[in-house]
Amino acid sequence: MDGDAWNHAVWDLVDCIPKGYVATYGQLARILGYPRRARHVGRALRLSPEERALPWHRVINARGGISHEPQSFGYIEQSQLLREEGILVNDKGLIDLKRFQWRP
DNA sequence: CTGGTGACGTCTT
DNA sequence: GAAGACGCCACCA
Repeated sequence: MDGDAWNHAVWDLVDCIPKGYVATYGQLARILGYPRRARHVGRALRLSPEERALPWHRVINARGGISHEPQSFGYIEQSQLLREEGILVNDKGLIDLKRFQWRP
């Protein structure tokens, strides 16, 4: 699995996350068969082309949180996109995984 | 070649 | 909970 194949595998998988649900970096890495490569999922998202129009905002960390500096552009944008599709994000940027995590 | 760096995760104190 | 240590590995200066 080289870098390019990995990126495309991640992007294809992120496309599968339904509206109104979230998945964690580690969860996606596990599904792809590489359980300890959560960081690489994040890297693939960072490198994803804009025209791919991925629902990247549906990917959060294992604590149910947004993995960006609070008050950063990415943080604001992600929390807003999530709320727009009905996902509750509290004031700390946390989401209840029990309620909103995607279970394929 | 080497060390630092991440849109991360798990275990131990 | 919080904080630290460690694992992981592509990428880059």
